[in-house]
Amino acid sequence: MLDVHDLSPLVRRWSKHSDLSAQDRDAILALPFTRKVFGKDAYVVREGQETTDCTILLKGFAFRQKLLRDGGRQIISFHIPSEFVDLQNGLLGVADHNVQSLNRCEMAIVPRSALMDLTASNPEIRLAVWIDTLIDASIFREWVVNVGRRDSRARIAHLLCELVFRLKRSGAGQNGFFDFPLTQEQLADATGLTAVHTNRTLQSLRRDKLIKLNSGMLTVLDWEALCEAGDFDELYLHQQV
Amino acid sequence: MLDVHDLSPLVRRWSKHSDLSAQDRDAILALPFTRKVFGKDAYVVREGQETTDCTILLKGFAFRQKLLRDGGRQIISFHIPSEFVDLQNGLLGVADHNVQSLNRCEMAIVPRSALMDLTASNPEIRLAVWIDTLIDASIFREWVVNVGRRDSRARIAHLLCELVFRLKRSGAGQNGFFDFPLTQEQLADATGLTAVHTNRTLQSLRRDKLIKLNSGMLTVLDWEALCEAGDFDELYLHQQV
DNA sequence: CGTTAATTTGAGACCATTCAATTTCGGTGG
DNA sequence: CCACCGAAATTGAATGGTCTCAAATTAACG
Repeated sequence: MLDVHDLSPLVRRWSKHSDLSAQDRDAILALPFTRKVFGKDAYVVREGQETTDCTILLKGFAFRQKLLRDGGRQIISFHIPSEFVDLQNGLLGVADHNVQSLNRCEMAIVPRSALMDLTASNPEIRLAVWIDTLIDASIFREWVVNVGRRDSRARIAHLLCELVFRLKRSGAGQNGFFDFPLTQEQLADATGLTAVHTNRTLQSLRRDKLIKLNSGMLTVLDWEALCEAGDFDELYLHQQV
Repeated sequence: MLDVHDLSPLVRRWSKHSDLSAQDRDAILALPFTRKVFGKDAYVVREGQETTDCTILLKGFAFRQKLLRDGGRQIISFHIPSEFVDLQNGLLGVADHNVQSLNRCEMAIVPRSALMDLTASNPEIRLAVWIDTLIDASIFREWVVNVGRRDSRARIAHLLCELVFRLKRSGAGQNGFFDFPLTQEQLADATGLTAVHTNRTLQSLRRDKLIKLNSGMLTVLDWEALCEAGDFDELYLHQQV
């Protein structure tokens, strides 16, 4: 696939939940940004760091995480192209979590001031940005539930449901067949399990013919059963059309 | 304590992270609202419900929660007076979680339209509201970490640290002595543990002289040790002065 | 002062972890 | 194109933290 060189993915995504005029779209595309390519596992932002930019993922996968004193790691969210991976940190001024690339990524780095100016003068865009941060928050809430109250099988299934749902919505994949570069260790760190147990849990989902997962490709064999297994209800993603 | 009849708690809180002028304050106090009293365990908003208002907690404690298909409950956040308990739901239009009172509560119910008008015309206030939702999100992220990667002792300790920190900051309590009406079952539902195990964990914290907790009152006996036990770092609360 | 809610205690079962070893996969260089 | 290498995935067995189920005790409240 070709590299991405403008902010059109962002426009496309916001157009789904907000009513942007042609001028709005042009204004977004006119945002100043620096394009930057990250290798695998590179740090985009570090916890504690003062931030002056907001980062948009144009291509590749990324994730947010926090490290514990004892060395443990908790992944807090995954991100797919067209998403702001660092709006929350950017707006608050001091990063409260780490943002890392998962594979080779292309990012657009927008100065916070430029984004703030745009949202100050344009209510429609302001609302779109705000809604983005609110949907982020809703996803975090669901993750608290996932990690707090579901058993390993439901946790993994739920996470897969969420990612597949978002990938589908962004136009990625076809016939339930997706690029899925997450390692089992990353799945484990996102669900609060160990890599070993994640492995066994995935095997059980495969055995029951809910999914196929290998070589970085995920196939959903039985979407309904997967949702059932994961106690998945898409409401929290606020993507109803 | 006397009942609260205006939005001054909100003004007081926002003034801590935002630079509000006298006009800004007056504009906030001029927001139209309905005052409503809730008994213990009353539902303020239900998941799935369409929302037209934003609710501010004036007095008492409240919490957000989600119910699982299997009957389990996960508490997602606790709220103390002056906080928006329902800004996220209110802005998104459809509630993705339940909001419940914990004890007798007084709430101010502000029509979403009034809040949106105010933020549309006043950039300073808009930023204050936005920052509020972003700090909420940061707290959710930390809860994912708490529930996902810490053992029972650290989970409980961390939750206590967060609540004490926020209570202190809002001016409640003195000498590490706080009104603390949460039941062990609620603590359990917030940490992803069972009530039984929460009980044993609290006993261990008491035995080690970190806290005293009974009759709805919490005393912090050793703040540093409690933070240590809970792996607590206040950064995520974004309250640095 | 009775009644219900909340806390506490005990014992056994189980889900997930830990630790270690093995196999497979993906990429690289000869 | 195959040999090699490190990363990722897989397997096994033993341990352990937390849960479950029940019963007993204590606190809260009208």
